[in-house]
Amino acid sequence: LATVTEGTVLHADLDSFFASVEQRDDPSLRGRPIIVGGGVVLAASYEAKAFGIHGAMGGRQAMRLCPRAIVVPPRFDAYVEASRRVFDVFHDTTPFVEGMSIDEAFLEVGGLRKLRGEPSAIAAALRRAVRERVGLPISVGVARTKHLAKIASAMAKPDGLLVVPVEGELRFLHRLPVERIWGVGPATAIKLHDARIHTVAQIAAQDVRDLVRVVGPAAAHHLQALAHNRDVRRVRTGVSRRSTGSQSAIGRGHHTDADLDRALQALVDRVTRRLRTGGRTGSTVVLRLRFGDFSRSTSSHALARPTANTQAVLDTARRLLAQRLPEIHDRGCTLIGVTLSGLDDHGTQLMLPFEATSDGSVDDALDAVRAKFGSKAIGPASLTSVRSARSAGPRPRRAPDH
DNA sequence: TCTGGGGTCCTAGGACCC
DNA sequence: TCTGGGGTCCTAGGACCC
Repeated sequence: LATVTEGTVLHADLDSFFASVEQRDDPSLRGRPIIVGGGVVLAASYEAKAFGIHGAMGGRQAMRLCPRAIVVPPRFDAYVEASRRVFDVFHDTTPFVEGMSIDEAFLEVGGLRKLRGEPSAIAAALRRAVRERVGLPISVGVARTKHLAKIASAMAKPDGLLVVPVEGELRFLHRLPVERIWGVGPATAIKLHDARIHTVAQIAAQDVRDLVRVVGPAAAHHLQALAHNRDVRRVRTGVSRRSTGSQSAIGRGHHTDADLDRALQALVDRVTRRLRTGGRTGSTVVLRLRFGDFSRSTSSHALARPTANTQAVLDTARRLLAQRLPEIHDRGCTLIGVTLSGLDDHGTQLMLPFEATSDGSVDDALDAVRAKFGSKAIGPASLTSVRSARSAGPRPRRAPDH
């Protein structure tokens, strides 16, 4: 029996994704410092990063650091298309792919040894395939846990591969500064530093009660588990979204009530359209505001019933906005956003049949679902919930519409 | 040219229920 | 009538991630 020295979790992360797509599509940009974005840096090429430029930095500051940087407006359609092709490569590698964002995913490759070799070999092949088929550099971390794989891919950048061998995990982990931990951002790092905690080893050595006083109970237990290399999170497929929203910056000038209402309408329209496309509904409307001093605030209202209906969401969003109007005019609002949370993913199952047979029986409705999705689309549990939803209270409305 | 747009999870108080 | 414990939902805010 061979000794297992490699974990089976891959974390694959495209390098400077937006900037790499631009350099791929325009050879004159290759080898040069480029910034994708404008007012704010969405992505910087490695040549630009060498000057200290990074994502989310203000455009003005970036140009001070590197006056000869080339600014490229973003082309989101190209990034979505490139991402789709990269995820095709992921899915050709293993069925167990958990997408984390447009440019990043975890892949579970355990059980593929006989078929495709050791995880490190699979990772190397994956990097070659992304380069050959999509033309983009991607870094991959290989480890036994998600946390270590995530850290490894970050340390492998740019365009690299890093394997954390199973027998070297603690040696690798304990040397790292606390900032490397997935979930430690600026605020937590400051709290830890104030408590004279700088390395992962120091978190591991800390009495958990002391750590609770520094960062709070949930973060303390989470950080200490990770510092002791306990990470039971598995690669999961088919995780559904819990909220969906849209926002837009509206500039610093004066905004009339009519301006604000137009912006609100556009946001609600975009969000509810996305919900309907996904066959989902939301149960809470959240209004987001940002003010001139960059402070943020939200107000929310739980709806009587989940919906994806534009008018229902707009009515609620308007009421929330009306309550904030004085503050908006006093403080100067620079961003407005609408989010639907409490997303319900039985939406498709429950609502399609009611649309199909709005006056029919429950059994007619179930037959309509089975005809569309196959005989196993509705099992005994959902049958019960459909029946009780139908018998209790007012009849559910038609499928969400405009 | 001050600072985009899309998400996740946790905390905490109050209302309400058993 | 008083007291206690346990739970969920709603709302607002904060931290973090890409």
